[in-house]
Amino acid sequence: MELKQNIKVAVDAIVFGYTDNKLQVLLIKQKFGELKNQWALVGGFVKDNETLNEAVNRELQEETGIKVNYLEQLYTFGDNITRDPRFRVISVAYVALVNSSKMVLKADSDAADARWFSINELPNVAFDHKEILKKAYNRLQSKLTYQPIGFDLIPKEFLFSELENLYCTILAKEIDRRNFRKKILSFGIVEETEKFGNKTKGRPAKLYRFNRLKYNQLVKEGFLFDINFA
Amino acid sequence: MELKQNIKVAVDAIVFGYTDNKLQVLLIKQKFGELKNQWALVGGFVKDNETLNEAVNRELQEETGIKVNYLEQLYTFGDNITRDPRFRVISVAYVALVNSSKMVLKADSDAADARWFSINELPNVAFDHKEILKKAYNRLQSKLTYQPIGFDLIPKEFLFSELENLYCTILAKEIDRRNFRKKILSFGIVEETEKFGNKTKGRPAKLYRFNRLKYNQLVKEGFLFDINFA
DNA sequence: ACAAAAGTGTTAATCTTACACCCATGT
DNA sequence: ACATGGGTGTAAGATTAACACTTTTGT
Repeated sequence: MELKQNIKVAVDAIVFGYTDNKLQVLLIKQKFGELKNQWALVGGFVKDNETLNEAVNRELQEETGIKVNYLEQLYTFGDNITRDPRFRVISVAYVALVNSSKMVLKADSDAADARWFSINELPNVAFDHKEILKKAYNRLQSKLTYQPIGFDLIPKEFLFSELENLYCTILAKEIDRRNFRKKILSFGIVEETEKFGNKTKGRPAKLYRFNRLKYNQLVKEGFLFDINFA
Repeated sequence: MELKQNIKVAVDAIVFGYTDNKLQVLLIKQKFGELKNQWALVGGFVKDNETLNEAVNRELQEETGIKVNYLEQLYTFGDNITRDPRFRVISVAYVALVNSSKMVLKADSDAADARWFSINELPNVAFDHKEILKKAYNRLQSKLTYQPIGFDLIPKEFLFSELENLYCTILAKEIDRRNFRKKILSFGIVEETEKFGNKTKGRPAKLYRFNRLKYNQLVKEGFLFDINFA
């Protein structure tokens, strides 16, 4: 079979972080090409001999140098034939979660600049990246309720209030503090440590830890993580 | 930017049907090439000037002539570089649902043969299609519980017992008949018709209809479809 | 009259929601 | 002593789960 096909394959990553009680997205400023100086998602073309996964990880490494806690394929954008003005490109988009609190972004790299933007204060972005971002945010919101991915956005040891805030912020709703704690603890996958967070105000708060092993074990026994409040 | 990339983009469709209380999958027998006579998913290469969606619909038309009720992108398979022995291909897979009960498959077409297979009695399939089928089945199972897609697998007017059986079969569990009916009816999206099904045995059963308009309206008001039994 | 599938209600148990006061620390 | 955020329990309401007999038809 002779096959003349001229479609290029790219990957893009929507990298979410969580800092100062805000959901953040990592964008880079294009260094080259027609779209120079526009903000865009981390991404690039897939090499002939690398998997899609390898491609995203490579781009993440090259453009930002960050280490992600979670990576999941989101969707493949290929219904807008002219989404890239240069030639036909389909993009396989991935959602990545990182603990951004202490993350240092590489200053020098393939990208001219890399910055965190609050999800509510996004700049104009290149291509169809606005649409991709929207889809990614929706996915994050829904997945948060049935998979323990919130833990991938905060430090290994965290305050209950941080976790609670994360849920309130990302799901954009109020959650009763007592009910939230009760439910999370009832799962038995979050455990108290001996340490305390260094708050400046109020009663010192214990640090907690997500026990992923326990979670995986419970999942095998049929456990379903589910956080959903009115 | 010079871009030498030699990756081909294909689409594949996992077409589900439901007949005789069994979940079925449509496979075609390859007519050409190295993989001649192997069973495989409906699919093919994307043309330069068609969207991914158009590509799947075209392939469905060309290879089977069926009309689908539901089509949804599933996942893009591109982590196995040698999934196609000929050259590097990434495949964007779609799940399609059809009402197969009265469907006539085209005999002549691009495919040598097209047949329904029960999900539990699948033949060997080409490429990584076994993996794709598994993922599709998982998606179908989970989506069935939170989207009203079961209706896309049965006739417009159906018996409650058919719907119930569909859920039991696809989710592979027993569901209490009374509780099931109660819950579905409580949503107010399924309505009784005046007609009766033509059963040969037992008390005649009323036909019901899914009111999609009502459903869409309720969704706007925040309604969440959810069927989940112990 | 009997076989076969349709249709139907109630109760106990569980889960969810709503809600307010005391505690431990720093200033 | 006060301001700040942390920590905790209970009761009412809603939802889910379990369960069996009657109805309508064809044979």
